[in-house]
Amino acid sequence: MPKQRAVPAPKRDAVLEREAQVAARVGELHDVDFTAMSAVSNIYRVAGAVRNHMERDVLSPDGLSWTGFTALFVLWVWGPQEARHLAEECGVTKGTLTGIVSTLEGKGLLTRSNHPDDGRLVLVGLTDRGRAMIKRLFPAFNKHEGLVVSTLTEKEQAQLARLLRKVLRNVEEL
Amino acid sequence: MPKQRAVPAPKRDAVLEREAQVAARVGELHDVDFTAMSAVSNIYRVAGAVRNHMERDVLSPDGLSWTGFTALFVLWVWGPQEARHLAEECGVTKGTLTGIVSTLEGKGLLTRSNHPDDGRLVLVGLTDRGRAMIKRLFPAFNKHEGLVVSTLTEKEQAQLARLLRKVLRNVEEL
DNA sequence: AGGCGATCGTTTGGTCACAAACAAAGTCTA
DNA sequence: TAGACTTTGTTTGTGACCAAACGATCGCCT
Repeated sequence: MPKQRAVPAPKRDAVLEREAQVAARVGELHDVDFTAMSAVSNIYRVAGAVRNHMERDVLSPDGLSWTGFTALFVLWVWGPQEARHLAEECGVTKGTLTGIVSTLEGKGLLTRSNHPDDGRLVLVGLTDRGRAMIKRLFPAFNKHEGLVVSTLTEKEQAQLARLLRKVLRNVEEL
Repeated sequence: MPKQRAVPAPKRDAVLEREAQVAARVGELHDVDFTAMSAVSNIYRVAGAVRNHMERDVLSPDGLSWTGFTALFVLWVWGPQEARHLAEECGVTKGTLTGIVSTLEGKGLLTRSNHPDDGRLVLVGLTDRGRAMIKRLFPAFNKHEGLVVSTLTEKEQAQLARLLRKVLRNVEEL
C-alpha cells in the first residue's frame, strides 16, 4: 500500500502551501468554507499586487495614481460627464471623487464646469493635456495588463473574466 | 436571411455590456488586449466591492477595518510574531503596519513587546480581548465569503482560486 | 407662489496606504 | 575595537477612501 498523502497538493508552491497551513490551523472550527476563503483572499491579494505594480512601473513616472488613471480613462472613453456618473464608474464615493478631480484639475488634466440647466451638477471633462496623457499611457498600461495574466492561456483569461463578472454581479446587489 | 447580430452577447447583462461598449470606443487603437483588460479590471472591481461589503456588513459593528481584521486573523492563526513578518503577511508596508498596530493596540486587541535578543525587533501578539473578537468574527466573515461566491458552483470557485493563484505568483515576482 | 423632500457636490474627521527619510540596534570587516 | 554597512520600526508628507453632515439647487404638490 503506497504512502498516502494527507494533502493532495504537490507542495513546491508558496501560495498554495500557505493556504494549506492556514486551513490546518483554522481546522479546529467546524463548517469553514475553505474554497470561498481561498477565492476571496486571492482576489484581494491579486488586486493589491496588480495595483502596486501598475502604479510603480507605469503610472508613477507621470505622477498618476490608479484611480487618477481610471478617471482619465473613463472620461476618454465616455466623454465629458456629470461627477456622480464618473464616481460610480470609478467605483468610489462622490466625496472621494471630489478629491480626485481636484488633484487632476491641479495638474491641468481635466476641468470642472457647471451644467447649463441644473445648478447642482458639475460636468467633468478632459483637457487637451489630459487627453494626450491618457492616449499615451493607455497602451503601456494595457501591455502590462497582458503581462499580469500572461501565465494564463487565452482561454483561462477569458474564463477568469467570466467568473469574476459573475461574482461582481452578485456582490453589487447584495 | 435572418437579421444578424453584430455582437454575439445576448445583452441583458450590465457588466458585460459596459465592457463591450468600452471595447467599441477604444477600438480606434490597434493591438488592444481586451481579454487581459477585462480580467484585470474585473479583479479590481470585485476586490473593492467585496472589501466594502465586508467592512459594511461584518466588520464595522466592531469598528474594524479590512486590514485590521486581516492582522488579527494572521496573529490568531500564526501566533505572536515580529512586525516585519506580520506586515508581509498582511500585504502592507512596514510603515503602514505601524499605524495599523497602533490603532488596534489602542482598542486593546493586541500588544507590542520587545524582542529579548534583538532590540530592533517588535513582537506583536493578541490580547485575550483580541483573541475573543477574531474567534467570534471569523465565522461570520467566512459565511459572507461564501455568500460572495455563492453564484459560482463549487468547481468554479476552486477554479477561480486556482487561476488567481497563478496570476498572483506571476505578479509578485514581476 | 411657497414649502417639502430629494438630489448633487463639497466639507469634515478619521483610517488606510505608500515612499522616503530617520534613529536605534545589530553585523561585518579591517 | 572602531568604522561602515545592514536591518528594523517609526516618523513625515501626500494622496486615497469612506461615512456622515452640510449647503445649494431642483421638482413636485397643494
